[in-house]
Amino acid sequence: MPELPEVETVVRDLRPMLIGKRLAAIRRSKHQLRTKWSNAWEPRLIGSRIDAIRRRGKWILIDLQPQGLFVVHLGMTGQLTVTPCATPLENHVHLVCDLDAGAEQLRFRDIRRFGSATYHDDETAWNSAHAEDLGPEPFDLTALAFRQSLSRTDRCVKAVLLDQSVVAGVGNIYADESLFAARINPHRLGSDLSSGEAELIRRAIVRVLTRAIKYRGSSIRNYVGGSGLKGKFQNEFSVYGRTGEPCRRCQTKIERVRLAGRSTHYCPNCQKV
DNA sequence: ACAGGATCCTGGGGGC
DNA sequence: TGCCCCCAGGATCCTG
Repeated sequence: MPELPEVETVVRDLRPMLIGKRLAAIRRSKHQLRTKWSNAWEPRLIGSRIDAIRRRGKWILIDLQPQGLFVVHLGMTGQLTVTPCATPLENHVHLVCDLDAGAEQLRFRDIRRFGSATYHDDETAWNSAHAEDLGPEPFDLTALAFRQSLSRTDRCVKAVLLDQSVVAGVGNIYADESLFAARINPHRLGSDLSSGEAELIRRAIVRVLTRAIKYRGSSIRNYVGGSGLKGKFQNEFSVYGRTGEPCRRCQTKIERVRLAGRSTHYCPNCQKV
């Protein structure tokens, strides 16, 4: 579910509620998340103080004092919120951290359990736990690097945008929305795009993501921000989820195809092959 | 080496 | 109402 704008919204929401708080106690559901929980983490986590909370791609990084990194990925249906302890526990809550000096707790709810929560001694340890390196943030991606990533692959451009090692944080919604904004057909092969077209796409990604963050992300099913509030960008979609509806630019019906294993939405007139 | 498909889960919606 | 099938914002492992 959550792509860069949603994760960024969660992080911004949580920051004022979490910074300086101490993790007092941790409780877990009987289910494992995508990554197996280690009991050895608990003495590290309990008693530590939250120093900072930041986003890297779709990952949420919580820096701890005196040391350590608590890393959360929301997967498809993850919700990371600060909630009053008095609020009854929702179903599918897999992790609860009591926060001292307050009547609130950090809750991780994840219906499909594709998300993960892990502890690492430092950022280096977290980095090395990943097989593939995360690519640059979209806002730091240079025209040259992006052009090269496209030119040396035979995958379609939609697949390239979903590749987290090319650019971190873009998912299915914002890949489709960015390609529409750039007026590039998602079937086009990376190696077939000109540098001018690559630059149109890169700028469209930055523009679309920036706008989506302003709207607090997109809530289609399960996504909520760090305080439980939904996003509003789903009302602004040009193509995602608009199959059969008229293109906002030319009235042509939006089409849906399957690309790179994901449903892909585009306007066949605005985004010609 | 690389591209594509299957897989991990639960729940909602449509068709019958 | 119920059942069955398909679909869903992601990452990773396996195969050809």
